[in-house]
Amino acid sequence: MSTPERRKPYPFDQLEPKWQRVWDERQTFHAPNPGEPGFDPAQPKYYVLDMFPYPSGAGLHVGHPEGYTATDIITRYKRMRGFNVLHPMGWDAFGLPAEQYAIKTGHHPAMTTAQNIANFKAQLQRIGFAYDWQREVNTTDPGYYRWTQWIFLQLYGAWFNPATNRAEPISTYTGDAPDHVRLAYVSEAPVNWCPALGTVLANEEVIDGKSEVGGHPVERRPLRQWMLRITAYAQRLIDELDGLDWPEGIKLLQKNWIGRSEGAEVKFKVADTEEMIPVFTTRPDTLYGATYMVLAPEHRLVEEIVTEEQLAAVEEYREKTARKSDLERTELAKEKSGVFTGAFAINPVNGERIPIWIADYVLLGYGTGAIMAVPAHDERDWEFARKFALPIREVVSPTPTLGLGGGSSPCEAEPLECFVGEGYAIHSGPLDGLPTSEAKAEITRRLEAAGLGHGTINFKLRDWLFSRQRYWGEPFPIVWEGGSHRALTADELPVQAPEMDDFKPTGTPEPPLSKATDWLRYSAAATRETNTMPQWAGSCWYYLRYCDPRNAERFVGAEAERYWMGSVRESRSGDGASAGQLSTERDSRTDPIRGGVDLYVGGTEHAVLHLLYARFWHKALHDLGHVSTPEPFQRLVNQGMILASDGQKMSKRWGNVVNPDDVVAEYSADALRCYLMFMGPLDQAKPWSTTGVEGVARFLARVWRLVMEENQAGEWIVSPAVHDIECPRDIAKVMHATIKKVGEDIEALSFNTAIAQMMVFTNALTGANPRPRSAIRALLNVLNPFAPHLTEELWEALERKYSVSSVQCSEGAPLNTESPPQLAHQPWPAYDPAVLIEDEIEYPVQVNGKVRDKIVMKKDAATAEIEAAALAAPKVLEHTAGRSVKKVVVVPGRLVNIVV
RNA sequence: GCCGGGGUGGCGAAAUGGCAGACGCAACGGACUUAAAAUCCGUUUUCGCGAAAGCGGAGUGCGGGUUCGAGUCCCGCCAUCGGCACCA
Repeated sequence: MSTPERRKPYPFDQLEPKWQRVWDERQTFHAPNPGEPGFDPAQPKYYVLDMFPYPSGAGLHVGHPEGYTATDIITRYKRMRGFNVLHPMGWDAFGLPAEQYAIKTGHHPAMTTAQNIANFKAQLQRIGFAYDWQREVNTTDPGYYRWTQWIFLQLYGAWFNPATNRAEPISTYTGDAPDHVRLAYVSEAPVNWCPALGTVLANEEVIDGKSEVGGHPVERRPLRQWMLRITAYAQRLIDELDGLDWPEGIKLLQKNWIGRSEGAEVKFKVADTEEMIPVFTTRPDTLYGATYMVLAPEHRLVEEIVTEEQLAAVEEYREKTARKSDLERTELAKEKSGVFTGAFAINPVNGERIPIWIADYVLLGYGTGAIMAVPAHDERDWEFARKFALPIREVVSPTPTLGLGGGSSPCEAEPLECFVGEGYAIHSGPLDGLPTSEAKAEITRRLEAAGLGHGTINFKLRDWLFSRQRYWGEPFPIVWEGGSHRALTADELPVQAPEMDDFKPTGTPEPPLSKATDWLRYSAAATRETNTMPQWAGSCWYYLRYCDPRNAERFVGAEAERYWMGSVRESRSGDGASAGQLSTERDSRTDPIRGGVDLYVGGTEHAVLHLLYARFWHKALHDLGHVSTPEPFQRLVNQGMILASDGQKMSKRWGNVVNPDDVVAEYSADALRCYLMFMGPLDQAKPWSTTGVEGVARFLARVWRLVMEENQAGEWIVSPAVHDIECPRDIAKVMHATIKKVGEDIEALSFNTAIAQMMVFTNALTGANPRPRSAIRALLNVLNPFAPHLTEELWEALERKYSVSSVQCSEGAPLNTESPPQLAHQPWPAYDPAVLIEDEIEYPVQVNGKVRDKIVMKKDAATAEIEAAALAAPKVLEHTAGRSVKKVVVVPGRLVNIVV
């Protein structure tokens, strides 16, 4: 379906490519590093980062440019404000889709990846983003991933010293098992194996028992895998969120994912043996109510304690559980299942024999893989106890009075419902009467004294499963010899994967690289590690590489890192008043600025994956002295999702995806940018509307026609209505108000209201004839970050006409000779607060909260004067007639409220 | 079940505790045009009375509260979207 070519309201199809060419040829948005030509050390830095895209075959969709436009506006604005702005873009190009597509088509992933990148880049450039393309990075480039491998070696060569609470070189470790403490280590634990994808996955990549990519079932099986010890940083990853300027919701998401819980480990002796089974509980105060114990089916002690009679049943249950995928295990979550082992444990506080069961509601991976069950005060234990008729003993009362008479005799009657809240201990010997928090502390003290337990903290966070059985990823810089692993040296990097024709998954956990027999052999005795790193590896540090992308000696040069990631405090007085003006609103924040990326914009979907992994790597690098700040991203903003016009998610399935290329072709890149920002608040989900784009396109066309008009020959010339005249007062007022508001709104990321204000200004100018050139210039200045092509073109046209020194410039003249200065290099305009002060103020006058009349008063009228005038207003008299005035509230500069 | 974000016209949305609905879309009316498109100028929360100017009432998911004054603050609900979900 071809829509008939619409007549363009202005020639954006020519001027947009023109300005994109100019920016590229003149490298307008290149940000030099310290020490490089053109670098100005007097200016403060500002680092604005986008989450770099995975260059898929489908190309850009409108969700991408939403966040990118926001950061682009900030970039252009901060430049006009005199900052050295770092605003880079790159490609997160390793990953499953590229490889799967390659397998399907038989083309090498490097080829399709290069094509996709070229396509993405062209699409981004058509929208006119002010990226410094000299800093482009690509995670699949050996010059890049060589340093990803290098960082891995730093992790491999480090351990987390609990005494100093930070990572240190493995050389400071004095124990005898260094391979058990490294930040990168090998583990044989059960992992998430996805047969359909032919790879293992991290916990974060498994959703409801299915792979995040493709939705294939995932099962547990034990495999030898590389792990990263992110759990060592669990506490710091929680604590150090505090100083970050992130949305509270995202912080909470991370905290919940890390899942800290305080409690105690309690040791139970297995009856008639010497075995001790430790359990973790957050409610040690309920120890007297433990009526049975449950082990995870995979728990190693099950085999040792199971009795002859129960052996068959236990074996059967364990096999059944092992066969179950995580998906099935979760689906059956409602119905509890389990088997008695025949063994008993001794409750350390009262010597009671309690039965030991196995059940799959207890997870091997959390705590000790064993629990004490307190059915009266835990929903899950309650359900289980009811199903298998196990005793239920109440030991916490919601009210203090009930507990006192109970003494320490066990309660005979079972409670009618499960109570999980806090209260007062009952039937709990020495704890009786204590409120829950004190009971916890008391029992923990007693257990510690008796050597039967201790207070402890558990985290839900697991170590990061870091290897994948794929071809299209970073190879590990590791070789194996005689069953043990060894790091390659830094000068052996990058380790590149061999060219292979057949890189299909083997269908077994054996990685595809194991088929490259020549490559595999490192030396006569040593062979290479054949796993590759997950896609997240490259994105864990790309923001650091941007600072110094061509450095061949280091992953990032020290000086570049200190400058761009440093903690130079940004001046917050950017409220639009010129520098000389008195600014009373200095930044009064007292919390320390910790440095890093000044603004990071991206989607919420990375709340617990990329953003957690990157923080972990950054902290490790910081501990080891490679980066200067403890956190990578000081300020984070999530853009909301762009929905289809029907309010649904955009998806190929529904055929409701909007392609930015189409919007650019039909309405212009500037219209796309402005519409994306005008739709609503940045962080909110909002539906796409084609008529909405048209409205914004109309606004831009109105701006065009403020400056340009068509002559008889059909050429666009500067409108004769534009004159070098003094601004009339009404125009001056809206001009200064616009400069103020747009500046403030950009700082606050309220782009929608900034655009609304510029529309107001434009509407005011549309009705004006003659039109003051100074007002037009101000409009172009403030609109430039939003609609850079249009404003550059109009600025140039005006400068050509009015600049005294300008030589006659013909159409075909080369761009870089005698061309007027670019708008992009103009400073942000100043506003004059004095113009905004009104001489007279119109006061609404309310009677009992309802507006009844208005009065106009001088701006410095005394309160008594205002009150008198308000009481004398005609409508007010009508509404107060026959009633006595009880009170008059005068809010100077605002309103008057009369209470009768 | 737990945690989080938002519920404001026909629609997207604005509103430091101070005139609810800025700005835009859609709709309607008018100007220009042979005509259409484009453009420009109006009207547009809703109900009642009025020919009209206007007058009066109601109104920010629901129910309470604080306040001279609440979309905004507090308490209790209701739907809705997103995240987590046997984590002991």
